[in-house]
Amino acid sequence: MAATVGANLSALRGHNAALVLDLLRTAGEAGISRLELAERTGLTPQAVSKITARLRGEGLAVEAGRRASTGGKPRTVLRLLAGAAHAVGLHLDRDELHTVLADLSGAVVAARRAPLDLGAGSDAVLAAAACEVDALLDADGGQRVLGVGVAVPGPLDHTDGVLHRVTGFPQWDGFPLREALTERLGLPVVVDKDTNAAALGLALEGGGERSFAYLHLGTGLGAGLVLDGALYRGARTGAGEFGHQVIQLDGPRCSCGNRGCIEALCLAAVASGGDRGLDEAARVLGEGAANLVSLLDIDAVLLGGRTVAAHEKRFVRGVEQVLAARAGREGGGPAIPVRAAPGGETQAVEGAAHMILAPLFGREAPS
Amino acid sequence: MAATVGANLSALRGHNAALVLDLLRTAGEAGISRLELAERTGLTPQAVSKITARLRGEGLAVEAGRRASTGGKPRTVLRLLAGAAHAVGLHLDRDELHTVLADLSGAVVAARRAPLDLGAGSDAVLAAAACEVDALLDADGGQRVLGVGVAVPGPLDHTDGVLHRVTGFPQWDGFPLREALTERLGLPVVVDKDTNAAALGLALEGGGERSFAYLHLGTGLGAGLVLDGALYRGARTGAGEFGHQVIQLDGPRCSCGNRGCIEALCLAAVASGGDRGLDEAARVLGEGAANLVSLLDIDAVLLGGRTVAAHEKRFVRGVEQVLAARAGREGGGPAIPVRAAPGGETQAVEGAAHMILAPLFGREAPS
DNA sequence: TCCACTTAAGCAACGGTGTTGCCAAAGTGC
DNA sequence: GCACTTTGGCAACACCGTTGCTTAAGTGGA
Repeated sequence: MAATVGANLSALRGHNAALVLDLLRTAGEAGISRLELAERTGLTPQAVSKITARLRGEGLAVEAGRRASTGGKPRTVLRLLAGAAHAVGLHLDRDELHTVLADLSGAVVAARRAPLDLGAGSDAVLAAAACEVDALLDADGGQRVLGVGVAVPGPLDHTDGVLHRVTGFPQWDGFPLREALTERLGLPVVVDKDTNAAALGLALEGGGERSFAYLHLGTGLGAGLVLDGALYRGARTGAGEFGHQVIQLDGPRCSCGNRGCIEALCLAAVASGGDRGLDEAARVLGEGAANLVSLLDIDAVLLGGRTVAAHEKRFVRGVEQVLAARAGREGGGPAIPVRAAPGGETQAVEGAAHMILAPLFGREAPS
Repeated sequence: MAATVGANLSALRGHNAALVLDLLRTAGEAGISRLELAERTGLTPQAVSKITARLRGEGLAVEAGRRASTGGKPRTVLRLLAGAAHAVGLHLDRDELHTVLADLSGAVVAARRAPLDLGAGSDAVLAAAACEVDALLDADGGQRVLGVGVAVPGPLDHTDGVLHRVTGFPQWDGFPLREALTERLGLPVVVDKDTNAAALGLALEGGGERSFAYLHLGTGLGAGLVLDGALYRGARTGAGEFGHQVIQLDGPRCSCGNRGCIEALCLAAVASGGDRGLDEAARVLGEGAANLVSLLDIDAVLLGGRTVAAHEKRFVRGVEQVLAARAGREGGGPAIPVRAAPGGETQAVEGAAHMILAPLFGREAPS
């Protein structure tokens, strides 16, 4: 429930149902018993029984076996019926278009991939996207589809789904992507930055950290922030502009006009070639990550993107070293973990599907 | 209601009551009618009537006059009964000890101030603090006091109220300040960093921005972050470590061991003297603020602390210039406002009192 | 094999929430 | 003075989680 909004009984029910559904999702194949749900939620066992009965009635949950007895009646295991509904994830990248169909658990049921020219104009891109989505849904017929989550590179407004200046593609400025796709597909559409989508996906699947930063180093450098378990978008969906953090006052000029941007320094180091260049890029990235860690006091740093993927261990180790050194100096306990984000290139598409699924589990306000 | 916790009817009632109470508080002397409350909360007018009746029964709200009629029965204005309860704010600074008694609206009813040597040992400091609090409460006898909020300089753990390495006063490391003060004062105690307390106070009193950063430049440089209307503390109460953000790779060494910390650069520029030094300090601060703004997409930057207070306009203008230049280059619309935080030196004490009041208004999880 | 015991989960009654339908109160304006 | 508008309370209601109790389904010792 949003902070400034009154809650009535149906909001109460929805909140608790979403909470239980999220625990079912997290439990996955292993399932979870009613009493565990009660302990985790703080609700009474009887309330959990009623809630799960409703969910079973709606076809969202099923009983699936029992646990071993601990001296009495064994606990009945409940599981999410992952196939009850699906969501489409769509990633419009600069040169490629990925689509996935994910079930309620977030598992990918079907995936497609096609070349794309993001500069080819909105009609062509929309047509290609609609074509791919239709093909995806036709192949797996008759599913209940909740909506389409769309991940795009540039800055945009998540609330109304209007693109701002997508780097290198000025023709998209001000384009109402959400509206156009909603009309074309006949399904609810949610739009967000690719780094935000990826971060959301990692938050829902991931290692369980409540707060982390996902740093994406590819053709550019961006970030997605998950704070206190929720994707942090900022006042105008602009949060996560990590690449143009100035990390060297009066440093070399970046394409954005600033001097000493971390993106410019990092990419220049990579371009300089060799292991020396990569190590320097990792060090620069590490200093930026360390700034972020100390400012936001997060639990983990996840690295992704093509450039990182090509030299995974090197980047992880390089960033780790900087974090360890600074944690030691600043005295704030042990350094937090650095990992390569799992999933590689598919992280953004899967996260896009999660943008549709997340509200069901109370992980995000629907919009 | 916390995100991972089930909600029952009493939680529902508490949530709605807090919401209404917060709107009453925000309305201040002007008051607010039942129908306005209904519109703002999304609750039905009848629900608001019941809730306000409860609040009036508890002595927290009163009817106070009527609005002009718009053709029918005029609206009855409700007001928060600010004197129904009070909270104590306590600021332990390096060389001074401030205390205030604030009413429910956050208004300061009484204030005291005494010299302090934070290095004099825990017994002496605790005794001084207890003495001041007692004097404060005696002077204004028989109030209902909800608790004591304490603001201290160093890093600490807000949840258990244990201090970590307070800069320059190693004898406080690991001291359980919350526990000790609770026992000594016989009142609920909450402890937090002074910058966090100040930021919380600004969030509750302030200009209405949902997200902002409070940057405090005094003997050191720190920050308090308010994101989406709530104080952001991070995973281990460490958020807001702004001073040791590295902003110049391989720059001059800072006392913390890092190189190119914004605090070191900023203070060195101030120390170099003259207007040139101040302008350079403001520019460095501005670059750090701009990093923060683009990373977190906040609505405003507020400046405070002794050094800023001494040259207020100069710092505001300097930071403003950097933000405007970078906003122009990065193309993210107009630059966000920069202001000197109102209240000056008393911001932290007042904020400390707000740490006790905030939970009543649903602005923060009680701890 | 039986029976005492333990643990899980459902049934029924309950208290309390916000909601709905209706009506009284308190103004305005012709 | 009367029709109309708007506000706010009263009473009945639907529905939420809670409580007290019962039934289901196991374990383990005699």
